[in-house]
Amino acid sequence: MNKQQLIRITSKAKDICARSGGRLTEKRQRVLELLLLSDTPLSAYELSDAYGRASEESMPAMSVYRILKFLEDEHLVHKLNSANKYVACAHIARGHAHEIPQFLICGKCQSAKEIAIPTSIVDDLGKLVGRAGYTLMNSQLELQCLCDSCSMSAS
Amino acid sequence: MNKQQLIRITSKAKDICARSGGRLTEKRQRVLELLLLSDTPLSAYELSDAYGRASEESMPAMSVYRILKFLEDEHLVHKLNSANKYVACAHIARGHAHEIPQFLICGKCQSAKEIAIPTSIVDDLGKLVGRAGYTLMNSQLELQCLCDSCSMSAS
DNA sequence: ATAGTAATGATATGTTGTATCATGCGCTCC
DNA sequence: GGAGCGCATGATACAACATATCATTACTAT
Repeated sequence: MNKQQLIRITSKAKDICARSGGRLTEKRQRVLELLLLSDTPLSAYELSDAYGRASEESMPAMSVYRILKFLEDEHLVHKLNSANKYVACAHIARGHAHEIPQFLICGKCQSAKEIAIPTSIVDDLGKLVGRAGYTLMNSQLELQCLCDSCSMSAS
Repeated sequence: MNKQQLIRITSKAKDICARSGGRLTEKRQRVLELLLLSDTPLSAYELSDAYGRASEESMPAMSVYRILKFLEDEHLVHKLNSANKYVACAHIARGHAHEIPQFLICGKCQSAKEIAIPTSIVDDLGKLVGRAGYTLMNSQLELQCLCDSCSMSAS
């Protein structure tokens, strides 16, 4: 992620917030940037630390949680429940379809990749769930994987 | 779950442990029973409380975690990462195939149902993951749903 | 300028989970 | 049957993740 991209994305993010009546304040923007720039998902406390390191000014964990909640509500950030960590949404720049996000998480380097799952698979899942007496509401899948670069490097 | 079933399942569980060199001690068995008898997944601390209520004798949370780890290693219990709670495996009584468990979790009553996902869907997912540059290691899906009885009762 | 609302700070506390060292309990081997 | 061994549990401390609540600051609109 270069500076150019970062500017483009945060500008887009500002639009998204404005459209819903929210405001991407400077602190919120910085938290989002920290996530955009990170190679791996970060916990709220890691974000608090990173914020302090990046800006000579600290942000209490409480504020980080509040900001994360705001960013999640705006669909700019997702929470990985299996790791209690947060990632920037991968689709802010382009239209930003509000699909349910799906993640591939590398068990070795902890990188997380947000992917789209074809409607067909989701439909199949939905039918299966229906036969079991449930209705699918919302399924963020978090698949434990190994990424190719980790799988090539020494085991 | 009636008493008869409970006895049958715990007896089977004992076999499973024995086969792997472990021992289903009385405390371990009681924790497993608490999960088998519960309508909903329970947290470690809820189990600690329930244990105290059920037996005049308390079990520290630390021990609950240790016991849960043992039971998970024996595939007698699964952890729901999205809720940080634990459920008894639904397949102890019958052959107990060590498949990766999948769960439907009702967002209203919190009930969790363990289901089998057809190989075809898993294969499709695996291919998708492969195309994204990852290898699927292990995927316990936790699908957020609404169960039929909740969906029928007042919204 | 002022009142109202949104955002953040500060502090406390709740919940989930791990580390570590001590104690107890059952087993085997002689 | 007692000595030694390993597994199971107890006890205590603390780390990591998260929320509740009330005070303060900053923005916004009239």
